[in-house]
Amino acid sequence: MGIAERKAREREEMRELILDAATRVFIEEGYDKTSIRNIADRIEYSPATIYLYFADKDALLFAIHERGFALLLKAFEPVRQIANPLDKLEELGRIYVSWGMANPEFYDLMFIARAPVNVMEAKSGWDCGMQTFAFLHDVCKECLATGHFPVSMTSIDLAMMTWTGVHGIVSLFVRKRFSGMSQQMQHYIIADCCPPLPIPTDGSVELPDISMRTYNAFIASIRR
Amino acid sequence: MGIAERKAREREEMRELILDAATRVFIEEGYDKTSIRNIADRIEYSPATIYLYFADKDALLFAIHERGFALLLKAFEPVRQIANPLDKLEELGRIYVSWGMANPEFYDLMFIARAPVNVMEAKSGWDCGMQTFAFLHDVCKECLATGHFPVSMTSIDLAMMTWTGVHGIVSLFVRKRFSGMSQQMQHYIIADCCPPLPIPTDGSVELPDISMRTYNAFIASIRR
DNA sequence: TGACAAACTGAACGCTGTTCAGTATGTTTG
DNA sequence: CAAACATACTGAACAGCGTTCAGTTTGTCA
Repeated sequence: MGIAERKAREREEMRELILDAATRVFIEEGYDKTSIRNIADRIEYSPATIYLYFADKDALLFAIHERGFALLLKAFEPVRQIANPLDKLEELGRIYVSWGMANPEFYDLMFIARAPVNVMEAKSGWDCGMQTFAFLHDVCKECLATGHFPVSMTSIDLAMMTWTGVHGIVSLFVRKRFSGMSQQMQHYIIADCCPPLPIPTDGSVELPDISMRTYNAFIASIRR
Repeated sequence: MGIAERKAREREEMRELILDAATRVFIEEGYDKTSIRNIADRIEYSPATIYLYFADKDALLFAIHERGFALLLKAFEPVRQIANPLDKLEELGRIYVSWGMANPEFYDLMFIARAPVNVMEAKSGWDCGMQTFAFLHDVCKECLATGHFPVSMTSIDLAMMTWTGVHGIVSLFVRKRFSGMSQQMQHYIIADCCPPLPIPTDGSVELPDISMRTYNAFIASIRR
């Protein structure tokens, strides 16, 4: 029955075609512009066709969000080469923050947006999220094994603390809670902060990125 | 000119009426159901009327989000009574997390949603956000004065680290990235975590809240 | 009393996600 | 080969959304 196989293959290709177009729209035009009609236009199909391959828009966004996790996990790979567990953890967090800030649309969908949650709850759980957490958790277990942390701390505690820490940094950045501040920061805060943030004498140079500075402080408090 | 004053007062009352209704809709029915038409129905006015008092929906949501900050700041008040700076910081963070989890809709609007950012960028900056940050920052300055932290750390660093830390906890909770996990946690993580989270022998009792557990670990690493 | 301003609304525009009857195409069966 | 069937696809519609605007009503002032 070669025909049935071809049909199945064509069906899968069509799904990929839609998903590719959807991902491109999502990355290039952002969440708001990612509409079924917009995606359908790109592939020159009717909007109704998309519903033959995805249950609804949430399912489509969930599929995009899974692609994001695949990319993030790939970005994590280099840390496997690091021997020292604490260095491993530090680098893992650094990659997480960098990746999130470099891929704000993906990050948003994966860890902030409401849309994928409906699918998570309905059917499949959150395999990709758990898999990523497991990566972090394994590193945390290695860290605990070094005896650097108090015995009362579990690997889950350390993993959760790290995840929430880096997520706090990225999510406030992605949802622009820093940009509103940085304009006013000098008047409200830095003016009476002693010592102030190191402001380069050459005004044209950017301040060291506040997100990475915060991450450094976070890691320092863990390693202390 | 008493008439002009009355008119101004009535105008302000109408604004409050709309804002009250909008806040109620937002809290009771959630973000998705908060539509101009829905709000207009509640106060028995035409949808168009709302646009005589608010520039657009974002401006309305921004006004609601300002109310949220007033509530949060009020919740912070008790920490003023605490003498020890580090205790102060710990309690401030605990209140932040508790408040956020108890008021997820408000928290979402204040620190996650995209809507208020457009208004922030357009006109007013983010006064309420900065004021709240200043509260935290003042506590952090007191903490640094105790000499408990390395001299390389500024009060901004500590404040940012604390804010991003607690925000990470609340925002992952609010956007349901824990609930998807907790179902699977036992299979993927806890099963091979040694020692596991303390699971009460009485199955009916909830696990100690993972968010607060994470916050405790966070604070412990700061105080260490 | 007439002129003016302010408050308010119904209806519309263009957008959204989603559904469904209807068509067209390709495969299978008698 | 022709008829029956399954699959793929679409146009049109529905109900909802934020927003605008001409037009009406109401209240104030000269």
